[in-house]
Amino acid sequence: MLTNSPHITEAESEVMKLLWQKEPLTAIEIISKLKDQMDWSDQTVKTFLNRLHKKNAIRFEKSGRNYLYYPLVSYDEYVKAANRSFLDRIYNGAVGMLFAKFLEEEKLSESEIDQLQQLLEKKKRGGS
Amino acid sequence: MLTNSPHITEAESEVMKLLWQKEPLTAIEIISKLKDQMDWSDQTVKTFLNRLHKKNAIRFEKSGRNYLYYPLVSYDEYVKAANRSFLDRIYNGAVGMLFAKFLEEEKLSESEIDQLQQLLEKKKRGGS
DNA sequence: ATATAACGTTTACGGCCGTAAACAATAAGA
DNA sequence: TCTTATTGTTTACGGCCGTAAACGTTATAT
Repeated sequence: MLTNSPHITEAESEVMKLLWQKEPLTAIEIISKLKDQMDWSDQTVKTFLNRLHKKNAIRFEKSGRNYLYYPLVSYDEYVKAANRSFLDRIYNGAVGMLFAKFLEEEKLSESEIDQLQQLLEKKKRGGS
Repeated sequence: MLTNSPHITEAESEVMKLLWQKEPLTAIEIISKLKDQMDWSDQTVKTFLNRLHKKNAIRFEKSGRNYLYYPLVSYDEYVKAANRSFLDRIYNGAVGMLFAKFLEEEKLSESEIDQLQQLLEKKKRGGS
């Protein structure tokens, strides 16, 4: 298992999010979608594609005049890496603390709470 | 209530952590403690003190030849800001998702789980 | 064959960050 | 009063990040 996902910056993650939704995408698709959402110039997006490629977060293959882009880093890897780094950075690795703080600060709906309780119950038994 | 805590970088947070433990501290204290833990030169620490001061995260007052440093941003504010920004950045604000992911990835001890369950129960009743 | 469109690559640039040297001010001690 | 230690301020510099222009390459359409 690859344990070292490359660092994906916030701007770059906007590109990745598209690829996680649908894969592969062509450059035009990526560029035009991002131009809507993010108001970035074509060149900006190209830079991100290039950087993501250099750090092995995506790959592309040519098919005719179209290039098809694929993610090499999965959404799960990305979130996992972000989680770990945040947990270490802010909570020194103490998950319990993190939960406590978020519970203290954020509003949770009744049903969200129920869901969490179920997760915890499951965790108590065989939970990995 | 101040809702805009300034952005404190990781290196700067090492200075803040000391001040959150004990307040006030003199520059020598800060510098020497950090020289142990972080292997930073005096000048580096001074830069951080300066930047933190400029962004109103700390203040200092002179007493004789000593300067006493005080935090202006509390640990709670810092964590809160970090939480929000992480939650928005990675989970688009969805706390439920965040919890689910962390539960999925991190090992929790039996007692940690119990604690969380109690917190959730409390939350279900009057918990704001 | 040639122009053009679609795409990748190189270069740039200001801002923030980690790291630190050099400079300035001032209070305490000699 | 003059030196020195203590502390603050200014400047610097390379790296990453967001933003983008300019340049190069190649496949299709004419």
